[in-house]
Amino acid sequence: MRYSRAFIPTLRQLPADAQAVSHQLMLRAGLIRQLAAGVYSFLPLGWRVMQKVMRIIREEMDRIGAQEFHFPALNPAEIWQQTGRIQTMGDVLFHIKNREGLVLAPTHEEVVAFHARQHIRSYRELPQIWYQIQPKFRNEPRPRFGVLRGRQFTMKDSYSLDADWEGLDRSYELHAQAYRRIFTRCGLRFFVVGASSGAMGGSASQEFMVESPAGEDTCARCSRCGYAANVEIARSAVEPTARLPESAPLERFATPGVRTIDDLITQHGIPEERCAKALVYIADGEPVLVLLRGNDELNEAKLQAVLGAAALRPATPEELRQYTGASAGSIGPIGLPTPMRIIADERLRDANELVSGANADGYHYRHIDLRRDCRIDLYADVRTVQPGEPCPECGAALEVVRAIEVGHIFKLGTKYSEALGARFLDERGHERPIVMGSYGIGVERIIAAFIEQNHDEHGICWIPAIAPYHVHLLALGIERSDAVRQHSDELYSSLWAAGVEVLYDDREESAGVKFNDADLLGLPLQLIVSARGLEAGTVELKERRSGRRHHVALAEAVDKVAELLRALQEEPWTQPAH
RNA sequence: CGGGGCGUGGCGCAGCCCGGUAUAGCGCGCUUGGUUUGGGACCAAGAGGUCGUGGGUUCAAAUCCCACCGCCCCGACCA
Repeated sequence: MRYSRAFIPTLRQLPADAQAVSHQLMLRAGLIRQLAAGVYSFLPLGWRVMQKVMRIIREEMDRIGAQEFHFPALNPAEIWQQTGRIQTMGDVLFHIKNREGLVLAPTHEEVVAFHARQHIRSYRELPQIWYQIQPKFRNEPRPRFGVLRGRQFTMKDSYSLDADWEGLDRSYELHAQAYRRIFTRCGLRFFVVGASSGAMGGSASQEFMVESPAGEDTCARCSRCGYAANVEIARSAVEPTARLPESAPLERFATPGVRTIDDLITQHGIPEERCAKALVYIADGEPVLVLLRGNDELNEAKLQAVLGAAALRPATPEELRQYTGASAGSIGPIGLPTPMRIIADERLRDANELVSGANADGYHYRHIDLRRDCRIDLYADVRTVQPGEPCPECGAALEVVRAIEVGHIFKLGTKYSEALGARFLDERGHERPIVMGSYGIGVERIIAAFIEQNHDEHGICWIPAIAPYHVHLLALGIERSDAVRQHSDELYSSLWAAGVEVLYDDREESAGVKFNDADLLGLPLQLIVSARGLEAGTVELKERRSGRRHHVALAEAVDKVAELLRALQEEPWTQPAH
């Protein structure tokens, strides 16, 4: 491509609305432009990157025997009603207004189960892996960080259909391997975490994470043994609350003005580990009391999973008063006027000598014995892991990092096949639901995550595998040197002939402008042709990432480019961290 | 959804609080001419704006008021 004819609108200034580095650079390098909140157009350069990433995905999916489909984004609402997700997805699902009964698909489990029901009859037709790369629509309440969280985005989604759980395990493992290869080939340093299945349902799931400050997920990770988990499910080996040998009689006492656990600690000298913090949540319309130790932080995702609730939210101040008779700060498990389920964090199991609210403003109870004084319906791990807590596997200190979720694999089970009637006959002639898995990759997120990890103050640093072009050919002073023009033109042709993708800066621009644009776009190699070099019979090769420069004879330039590209693709940092 | 901020040539901003400068400025970019030429050149002359939209107040609105639209940020854990 000749730069003089290319549509590559680079920006010198930082776009005001871009927060994340990847977002800024994608705008500045002319990869994308915003059309609306969370909706982006890919410009030619950005689309070339998308296509390269999608090609890698296709190759690796095909390698595990997956078959590519193309499912419609427009879906009949009926199949979404059959699985109940028209409710559980709520506002995230786009509904078509002027044609009742159509929605825009945010994912395709329903469609896959629909077609499986149409045609899969026998165990002999299983297993199957179906995939597609296609736009997804999600009415995100808050799109963010450019292409990292959009309302329309491109997803590689695949679905495995198996006759039994052992088959699902195999399909799942095939995907895990394919995903490792995909992200590795895309140059990402990633790690894999155990994750919550959330609204998808199912038994197990893992996320592929790229550490980045722009990430919206938080993960706990052990650097010693490799334990890693999304905080939504992460555990730690914090010490439990010790049960003291004696429980003194329950006693109500006045605590005027106490609003927080810290108030209890500072004003009444209660040790933090003897405080039981009570929260009220509304789970599918029913109030639930949650007890946590001291200043432990509730993890709503864990609580939701434990309750099996479709909807979970904190109670409003009005509901607090209605259900407990008190306001925040004076709530506790003793003497609740409204009967409700009480979930206590595992850390409080069978604890005694606790202090908690008395469900009357300005009063607390002390000497609470959870065995003696109240009925705990369930002990469960519902707290949020904090940095520095001991790893549940090996006891080393956990780190907690922000990360971008680039892929997620789920063992779904039979939720969708049962809802849509996707059944088959097994070897004995019994009808059984197909066992499904579902597996997603956010294509744009791969690109944004890559840029987050591979940039410097001048711009992006691509690797050959996903760079929009391999080589940036800079003809310096092309407008006043016939030699520069002629040799640059020849290099341009011979590089393409050698299978090298070249962006040829043939513009009549100053050297500085060309250098800066080249660094911003970040193609892995820059080939610099100048009158000065040609006098000595050489051209210059610059590796974008390292800044290494090579002066090579004009006649050897094409071979040297090919050699350097091979080396750049194989540098060790393209291997995953774990 | 709650809170905050912003909307002024292509981009980044000033002007608004406290209405009135007869042609709404600045930097970058763009056009033309000249000079320059290996890290975002210089000089000169130009082009380009319904001041988000609608309504209102006023002799007079980019500026004040109301509504709407759009975009960005924080939040939607700590009782």
